Amino acid sequence: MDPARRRPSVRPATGPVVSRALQIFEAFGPQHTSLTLTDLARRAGLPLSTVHRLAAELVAWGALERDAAGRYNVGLRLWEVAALAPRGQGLRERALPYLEDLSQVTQENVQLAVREGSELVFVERIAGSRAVPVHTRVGGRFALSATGVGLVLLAHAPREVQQEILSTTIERFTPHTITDPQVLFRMLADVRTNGFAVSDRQVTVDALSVAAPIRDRHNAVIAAVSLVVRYGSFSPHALSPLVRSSARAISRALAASD
Amino acid sequence: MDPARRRPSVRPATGPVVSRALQIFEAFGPQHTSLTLTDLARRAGLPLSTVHRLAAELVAWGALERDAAGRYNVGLRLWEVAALAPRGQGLRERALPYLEDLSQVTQENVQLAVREGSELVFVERIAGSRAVPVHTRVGGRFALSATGVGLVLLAHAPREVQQEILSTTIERFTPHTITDPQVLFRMLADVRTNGFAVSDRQVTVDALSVAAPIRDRHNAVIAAVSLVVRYGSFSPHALSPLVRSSARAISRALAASD
DNA sequence: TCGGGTCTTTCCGTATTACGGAAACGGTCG
DNA sequence: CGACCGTTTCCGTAATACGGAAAGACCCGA
Repeated sequence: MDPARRRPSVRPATGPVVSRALQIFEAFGPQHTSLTLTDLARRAGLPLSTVHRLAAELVAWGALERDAAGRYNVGLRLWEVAALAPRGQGLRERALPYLEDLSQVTQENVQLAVREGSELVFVERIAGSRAVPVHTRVGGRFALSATGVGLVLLAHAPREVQQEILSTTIERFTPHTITDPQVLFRMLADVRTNGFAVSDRQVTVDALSVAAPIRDRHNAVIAAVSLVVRYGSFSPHALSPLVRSSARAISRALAASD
Repeated sequence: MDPARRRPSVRPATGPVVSRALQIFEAFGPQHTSLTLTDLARRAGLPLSTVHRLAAELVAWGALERDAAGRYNVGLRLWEVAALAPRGQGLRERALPYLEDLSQVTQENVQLAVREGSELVFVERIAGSRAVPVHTRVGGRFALSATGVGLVLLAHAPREVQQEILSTTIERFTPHTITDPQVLFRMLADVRTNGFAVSDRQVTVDALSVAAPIRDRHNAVIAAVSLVVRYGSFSPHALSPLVRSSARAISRALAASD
């Protein structure tokens, strides 16, 4: 009746509902595990009432949880289904015994990673008792171009991914980081022929890592293991047989377990 | 034009889109980590074309992945965000060192679990080298009424949850499983006063477990740890101080790490 | 106690996005 | 080659999602 009260058509919209719901997941991050509704909306780039509505559905199912203060957290139910991810928990569980052996024998840092697009995701990390501190987090991402595991994964990645990375400016972490695409390209070829990769102080000036590929039953590279040691404590040549044989053991275990 | 060709209104629909997408997640399970589109639809109880459409969106984001054969799997991206779940990976990571100590010292099975509704979810499990085989899976569910961790979680659960479980038929696993609500109710009171729970051959005839509560900074019970040993190898009284002190250490660690 | 600020929840008229049967497509096996 | 089983595409209809605005909660500091 009152034309001024008439709501004016309301309808920018943006895309499929599911994608908006997934944007909500993206709002969470290592530094942001607990968010207010307002933060959630801001970080997801969605209107407040939209997030309010969608988040309520996610909470009802258990994909999100609200704590005593009403803040939103990633829910246990989501964690449960994620535990079924073959490249996540699945891989982690099957590889773990071998990673532990590696850790026991060397007392150094052990890492397990897979490629996701043009980055890597750490699937497991065992911190050696008296090892160089490494700042990796399980579930965390990192560039493919610098670490041992990254070089292995990149060396066996599809052409497009290599191209993409070689044609963009390569991030530098230390003076030793290789940033020349030419040099990196040749290094990838070496990784393929040698069956292992060495990252010599490319991430931090005091660490060196040696990594080897893990393959599935069709011989495709699906993951990589590495040992990360203090620079100078071990030579790459001393470590590579160890890492390679562990990688092969894991590959075999994966092929065996259906 | 041709009335016979006119599509007949098509529109049962069922509910919010997001909930349908979440039903797709529910289709996955320990025995079903890799599913065809048809299986996915059948197990989710949704029409094929609906699942096809929604799954495509989930794949695009990375919540699901398709393998070489086109089968659907839980995606790494989902696992990444799930790694931010405070009651999942968050708890697991902080508790792990203490669980490992427990494992090292006893060489027995160690379990960490939280309550989700009227069941428990295992957040971590360390298999002792020469310990009784236990069939628990990280991310797996179990009844609250039988295990050590379950009794602890149930003893400190809200009234409604206790009522619900005590009023339903309690599942029996062995001749020693307590199924009498009266007895169980008294046992829960003991658990609260003693600060630990004992499950004496209630799940399998050869195993006994002793569990203690993990508390948050407000003293609320949020998880439980347990040692699972072969029946007869240890007395509960020998184990309870160990388990309780570990539980307290974990509680303290949680309170400290903001 | 009050006023201002911030965050959360509810409301509701509109139309965009989702729906899903059916038919075409594709691969595999005997 | 034909039958079978799973996947993908199509598209007319309408149910579900949209989101600005206003009302509620809550928390401080004065």
